[in-house]
Amino acid sequence: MSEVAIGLNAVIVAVTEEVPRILTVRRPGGGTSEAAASEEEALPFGPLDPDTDRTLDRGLRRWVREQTGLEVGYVEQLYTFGDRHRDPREAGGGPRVVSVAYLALVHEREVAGAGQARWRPWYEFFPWEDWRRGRPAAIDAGIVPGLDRWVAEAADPADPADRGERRQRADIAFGLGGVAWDGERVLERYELLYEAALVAETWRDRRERGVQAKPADELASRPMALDHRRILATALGRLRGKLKYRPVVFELLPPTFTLLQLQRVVEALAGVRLHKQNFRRLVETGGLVEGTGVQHAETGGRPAELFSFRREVLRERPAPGVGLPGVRR
Amino acid sequence: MSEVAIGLNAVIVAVTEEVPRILTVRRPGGGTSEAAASEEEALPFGPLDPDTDRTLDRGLRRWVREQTGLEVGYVEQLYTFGDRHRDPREAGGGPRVVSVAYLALVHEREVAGAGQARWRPWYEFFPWEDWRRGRPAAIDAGIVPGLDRWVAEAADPADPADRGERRQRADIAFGLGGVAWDGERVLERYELLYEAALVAETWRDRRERGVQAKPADELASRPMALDHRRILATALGRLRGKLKYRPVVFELLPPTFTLLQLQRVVEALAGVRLHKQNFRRLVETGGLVEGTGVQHAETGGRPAELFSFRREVLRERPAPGVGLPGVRR
DNA sequence: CCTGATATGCTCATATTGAGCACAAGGAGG
DNA sequence: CCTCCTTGTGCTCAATATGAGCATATCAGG
Repeated sequence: MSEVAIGLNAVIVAVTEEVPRILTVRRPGGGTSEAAASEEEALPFGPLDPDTDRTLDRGLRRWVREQTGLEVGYVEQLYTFGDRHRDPREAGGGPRVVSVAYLALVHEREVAGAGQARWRPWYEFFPWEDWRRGRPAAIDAGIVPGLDRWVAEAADPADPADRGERRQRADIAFGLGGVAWDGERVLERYELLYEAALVAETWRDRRERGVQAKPADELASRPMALDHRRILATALGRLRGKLKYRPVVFELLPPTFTLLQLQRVVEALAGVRLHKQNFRRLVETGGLVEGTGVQHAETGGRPAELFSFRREVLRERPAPGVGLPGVRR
Repeated sequence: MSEVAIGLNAVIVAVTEEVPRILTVRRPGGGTSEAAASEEEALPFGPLDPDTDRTLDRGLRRWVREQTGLEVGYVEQLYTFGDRHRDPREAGGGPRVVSVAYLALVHEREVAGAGQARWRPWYEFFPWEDWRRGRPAAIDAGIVPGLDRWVAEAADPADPADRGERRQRADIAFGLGGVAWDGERVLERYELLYEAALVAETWRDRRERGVQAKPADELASRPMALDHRRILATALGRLRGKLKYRPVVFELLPPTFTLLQLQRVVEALAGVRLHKQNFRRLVETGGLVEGTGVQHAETGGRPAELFSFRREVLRERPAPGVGLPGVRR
C-alpha cells in the first residue's frame, strides 16, 4: 500500500428545459507554468474524511451538501482515475492524486442556487454529442478534417497498417465510412480527439510537460481543468447506457410528468430524437409508468395526462430501462 | 485530500473444463481478535507504486506478473471499495484502506502454475449462482428458509410495510414469489445474504466489532477475507452483464474453438444452459465468429468446425455481445 | 370555425426470438 | 457391416418485438 492522496469528484446532473446541465466550479488553473494563471472550469471536488465518512458515497454527499447546499438523490460510482500526472502539481513534488468519480442526479426543481458553483449545458463541453437537431456541425467542420490529418500523420507513412488502424478507430468512434454512430462511445470519442490533438487539453498538457507546441486550431468546445472532461465523458457514456436498462431517468424528473416531458429528458441525455408513438408504447407496455388521471394543460395543444413512475416495475422485469425506440431520421 | 492507503485487488478469471475459476491467495486471517489466527482465502492484492506505475492498471499488471507469473490480457476496472473498517486493522490505528478492484481474464491454456496462488472454482463461493444443472439446491435448502426468518424478524413485526420491504427485496434478488431470476443481480444477492446473516462473513465481522454473536447456521459456501467475496460478486455480475454486449468471452478462449466450446464458456459464466441451435444462429449471424475450415475431432460425435473470433465485428455493430438466446428450461 | 399545437389510438410490414424437427457424420460394440 | 449414441448443422414456424405511419382528439387563438 502506498501513500497517495485520494479525492472524490462529482458529476452532478440535472435536465432543465430539455438541456442536460452539469455543475461546475472555478479552479485556480493550470500547474507549474507561469502564464497559466487563468482560471479553469472544473468538476466539484471534495476530500474523503477518513475518520468520519463511513463510506465513499456518504463522503460525497456530505461535501456536496456543504459546498453547494444540494441534496443529491441518486448517486453512482463511475470510475477511479489514477494516471500519473493527472494533476500537474504532482510534478512539483505533490503526492500522487487518485480520484474516485461519481455520477449524481438531481431533480429539475432543485436546481436553483448552488453557492459558488454554476450550471453549464453539458453539450457545451461536447458539441459533437448532441444529434437532436441533426448531425452536429462540429463533426464535418472540425473533427473529420482533423482526424483525417491525424490518420495521415501515422507513425510510418509507408506502413498502411498503421494508418489503417487509426482510420478504423476514427470510423468506429465517430460513425464515419459507413459505421453507425453509437451514442455510448462518448469516452472513446473524447480520447480520440485528445490523441489527435483536437481539444484544448492536449496542448495544455503538452505545455505542462515542457513540450513546445503550436496551439493549433482546436474544436470550439469548452475545455476543463485536469482530466475532468474525460470524467465528464465517462459520465455521459455511462448514463446513456444505463438509461436503457435501469429506470434512472425518473431521478431527473418531478414526481409526475407528461409522457412528452419524459421523452424530452431521455432525448436530451441520449442526444437523439425519438419516435413519439413508439416511445409511448414502450414505456406503457413496459409498465414503467402509470397514469394519474390528472390532466396537464400547459402544453400548448391537447392537454396531456400526468404520469408517475411505477416502482413495482423493478419487481416484475429484470432490466426495466426506457430504451430508445426508433431513433428518428 | 486525505491520507489513506490505496491498493489494487484483482479478480483473475479463467474457464477450464466448463468451470469458471478465480485465483486466490492465503492471508494471515482476521484482525484483532485472538482466536482468529486461522488463515483466510483472499483475492490477490498488490500496492500501487506511485513513482513507477504510470496508470493503475499498469500497476496491476506489474504486481500480478511479479506475484504469479501470469500475463493478464483483458483488464477492466470494477469498482472502488472504501467503506470504513473494510480492513479490521483500521480499528487498531491502521490507515483507512481504499481498494480499487479489477477484473482480469486469462486464456484457458495459461492457467498452469501461478506461484503461491491457487485456482478455485468460482461457484464454490457462490453455489446459488450456478443454474446449469437446474435450480441450485442451496436455494431451497438454506436460503429460502433463512430469508423467511429475516423477513419475519423485521424491525417492527406489527408494521407490515417493514416486512413487505424485506419480502420484496428477497423476492427480487432470488427470483421468489413469481419474480424471474436475473443472473446479473449477483451483488444484490450476496449483500442480502450478508444482511440476513446467512454467510460466514456476517458473523466474523460482528465478532470483530465485539458483538456477541451466535455462529448460526451459514450456507455451505466458502467465505473469504475482508470484503473480498463482495468484490467477487461485483465481478461476476459485471462479467455476466458485459458478455451480452461486448465480445469478452473470447479473452477466455484459445484462438480457435468449436461453437460448443464457446457456448460452454458462456454458459459457465452466465450460470445457465442455452439452446444450442439458437446460440449458433446468434453468433454466426451476428458476425462474431468465422469458420476456419479446419475440423476438430475430439468431440465424441461428428467432428465440429473450428471457428475464430472476427475482430472486424467491432467495426460493424455497436454492441456485439454474445447474448443469451433462449435460456433452456 | 379555421389553423396550429400536442395527445393518443391503431395498423401493418419487417425483424428478432424461442422451440423444435430432421438429418449428417463421427465412434463403440455387437 | 449394422445399430446405437453422440455431437454438429440446416431449416421451419409461431410468437413477439420493432420501425414507420395514418388518423383522430382536444386544447388555444385569431
